[in-house]
Amino acid sequence: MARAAAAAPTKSAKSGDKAPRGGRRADAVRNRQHVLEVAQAVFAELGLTVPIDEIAKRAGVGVGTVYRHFPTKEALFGAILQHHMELIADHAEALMEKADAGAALFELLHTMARESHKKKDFIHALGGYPTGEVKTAKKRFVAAFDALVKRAQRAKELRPDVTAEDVIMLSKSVFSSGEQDEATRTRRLGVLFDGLRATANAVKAAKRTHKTRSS
Amino acid sequence: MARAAAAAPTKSAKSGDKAPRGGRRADAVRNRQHVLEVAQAVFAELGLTVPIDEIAKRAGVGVGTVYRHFPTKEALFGAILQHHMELIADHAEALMEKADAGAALFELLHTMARESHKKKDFIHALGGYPTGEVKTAKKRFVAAFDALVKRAQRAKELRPDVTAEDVIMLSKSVFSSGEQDEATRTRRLGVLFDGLRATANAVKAAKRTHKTRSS
DNA sequence: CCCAAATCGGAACCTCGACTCCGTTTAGGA
DNA sequence: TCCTAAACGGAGTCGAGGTTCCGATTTGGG
Repeated sequence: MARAAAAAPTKSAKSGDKAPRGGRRADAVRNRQHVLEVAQAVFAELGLTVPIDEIAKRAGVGVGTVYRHFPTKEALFGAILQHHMELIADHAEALMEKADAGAALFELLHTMARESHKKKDFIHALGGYPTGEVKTAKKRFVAAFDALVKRAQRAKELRPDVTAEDVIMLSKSVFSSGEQDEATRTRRLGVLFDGLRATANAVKAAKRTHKTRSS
Repeated sequence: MARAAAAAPTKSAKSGDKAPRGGRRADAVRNRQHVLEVAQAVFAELGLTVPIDEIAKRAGVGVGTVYRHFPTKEALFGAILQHHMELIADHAEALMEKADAGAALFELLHTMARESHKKKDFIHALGGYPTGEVKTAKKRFVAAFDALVKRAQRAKELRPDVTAEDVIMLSKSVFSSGEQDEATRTRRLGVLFDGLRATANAVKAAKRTHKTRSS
């Protein structure tokens, strides 16, 4: 059977609320959601090599159920990825409102570092993953991120010679690096940010090129 | 599957006619070396998920041969890793001779970035891999690297608040990041180096004694 | 040239994990 | 309450890849 029916007022809402429910049975919807949540946690904890059986067991359902909701393991992982991707994309877009261009970009990176610390799948999402659904979400994120980067450069808060991809790639190291405490993460991001800021170095780098003929 | 004879437990020179000569036959030695080289190339090209069969095929030998020389796939990979580890360790140790402490460290990182660009197993070696043989080599490298870092900090060429591990972790992003052209790699390392230099806050200013006068 | 030990080759074996199939259970409308 | 389609569980299928086994082949000393 489906998971415990946790006293949900299913009945009351039976009338006119069939919004996006293509005739799905209530418990099926609930199960799908639950599997998704458990899978996210499990993937984050053991990496995406965990057997589907493990996820099914932890979710308290049979493998068959998992597969009915998600055709393949990759589809399951993709669904999670997509969700995360959308969250950051939202965040990134929201940050375009923020006045301080530099702070906006760095805040986003900080958040991503903190998040991915627990959800290592973020990394995969950033790396290649052109799979349908995810692709769209990723594209949205990339566009937003790119805008943040360009804006920060325009505001002279970020080196003019780096690309959005450079920023992401360089940050990845801080995102991944196993488990690290807040302090370590902050310290590393600090190093990175200093390198990325136009203030301290890019300008000087330019000057340096002047007074010292390129080796 | 009843065996007839043959299964005689290694009688180690039962007939005192065989002179003790390391025991290895010339062709066996040749094969081992060849497998090692091919394996290195294949791992670098396809990653360590390639089937042993593929390596055997490309080396022109049977899987049995591969397994006689290397008990497990991991052992094979480990042998390669160990070799690489030793090479960088050598390089790192040699760089302690170099006068400019900062340049020495950055040169090592540059080399590593260039190398790992083609040999993605480097990354694995840097990440956890406490497997016997490799462990020793890794330890040697870490010690040498650590010395370089400390020396650079003493010379005020590197931020005093970063650890050797920070440096390695941060560099990893440049090491991995798929295939990238020389320019991209250099650009990213540049950002990183600027962040790593003591500069950023204030301690810096005009302390830069140019290096890069090699050869 | 001869022979036994050392090697070799690669089919067979085994484990593991993704995915399928189908009998059983449950939701929920009449 | 009753009935049927929807959903479920989980044993079973299938393929992939690591490792083993053993007859065939080679090497190298006598």
